[in-house]
Amino acid sequence: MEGSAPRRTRIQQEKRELILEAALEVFSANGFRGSTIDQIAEAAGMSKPNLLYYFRRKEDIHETLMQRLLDTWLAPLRELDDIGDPMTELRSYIRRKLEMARDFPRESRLFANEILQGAPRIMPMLEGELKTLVEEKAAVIKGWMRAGKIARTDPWHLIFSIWATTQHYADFDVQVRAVLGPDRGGDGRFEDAARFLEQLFLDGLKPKV
Amino acid sequence: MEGSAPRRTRIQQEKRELILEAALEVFSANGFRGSTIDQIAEAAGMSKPNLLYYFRRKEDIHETLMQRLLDTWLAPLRELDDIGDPMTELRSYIRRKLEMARDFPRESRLFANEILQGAPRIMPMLEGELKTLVEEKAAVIKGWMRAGKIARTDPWHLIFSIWATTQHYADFDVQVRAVLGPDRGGDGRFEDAARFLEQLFLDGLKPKV
DNA sequence: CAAAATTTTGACCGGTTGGACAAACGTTAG
DNA sequence: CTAACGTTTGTCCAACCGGTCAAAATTTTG
Repeated sequence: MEGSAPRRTRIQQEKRELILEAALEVFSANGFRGSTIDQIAEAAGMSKPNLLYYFRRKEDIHETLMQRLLDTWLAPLRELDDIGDPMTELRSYIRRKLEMARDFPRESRLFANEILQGAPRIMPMLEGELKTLVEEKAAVIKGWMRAGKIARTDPWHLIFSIWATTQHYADFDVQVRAVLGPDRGGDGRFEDAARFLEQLFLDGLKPKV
Repeated sequence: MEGSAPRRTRIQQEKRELILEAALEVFSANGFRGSTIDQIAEAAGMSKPNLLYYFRRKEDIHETLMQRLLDTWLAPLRELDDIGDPMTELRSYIRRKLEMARDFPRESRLFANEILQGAPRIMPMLEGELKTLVEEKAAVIKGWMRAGKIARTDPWHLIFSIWATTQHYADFDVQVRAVLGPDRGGDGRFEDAARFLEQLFLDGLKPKV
């Protein structure tokens, strides 16, 4: 009975949340090796030994954070459904992904950091759960192509391109803002991006005749 | 006289190259803070004090690497020219960027690491040189739009989308290969990507009537 | 060859980091 | 109140890390 989930007091639940929030901030900005327990502890407003009372090892924090992330991270793709107009479905998938880049940039950067370092801690998940999910959705997209609802292309690379273009606004945010400058790079940049991406994925760049 | 470029012996030139090559390997895989001088020294086949004879500080290696990177990194965009057919120009820019992701993935990851950490060491260059270059090219693209050669959109976000989609194949390579699997993820994946991106940027996804 | 200059090495140092631990402190239930 | 349990803190440690230094080994030059 009650095998996996350890019983927790009220304080433990609260403090663990506090630590995870602080760790997300620190890890996403400095990477795993670039972050110290002291930094996380300070950001969480407690001493290092106190933090280590709630998470025995630095890796445990990162692992917990990563597990939580993955669920919410794939939610938009999971929602991509066969019901409804294909073009509308894709458009709203892009919009959802872009909203995640806007609202959860730290999560995006945490994920990017992990992949950049070769995904040492989540490789099984990529080859298992993620691969399966993408295969499933690629099949749906192929169906749309066969039905003549969208142009024929490679569904896998289509998904990659949506990931790349949307996550770019979280992962490369510093560069985006630097290049756009103070005026163009304000809060409106996400709406500009949404408009551009919609047009790109719909009509491409060829001029209308 | 002879102000900036220090005179170097044959051995110094060779060994410095060796170190930079090793450092590119290590830094791009682990980030700056995640890499140790010992790792780089071992990868370069020498002892740590010996390495420090050629580069006095760890940061010097990273800085030298970064300076070299930036020149080659922006070369494809610099080549984007007003002469020739606009659609062809864009297509070959995309192709060149994708070839760089294929042939220089470590350079791409080094850059991505730097931006992810908030670009602490190259911020001035982003706000200066890069911003100016992009503004210049955005003006060229705007000209094409005014002339009706390509569809009207935001030139800045167009450039971002090209960067994002192409660099994705270097920075997220592990994920790409994991999702595509052994068969689809072989050497042919870059040609598949090239075909897909060409179609995306030309025609988008709307079905042809 | 021999002196001068360059390159390589081993030993060492101070600061940081992840983590252990016992003692002190606070809370809660009988 | 008090015993039991949960929480917090100060102290400490061993490993690691960036970097120094003097001496030894090697290469270059006259």
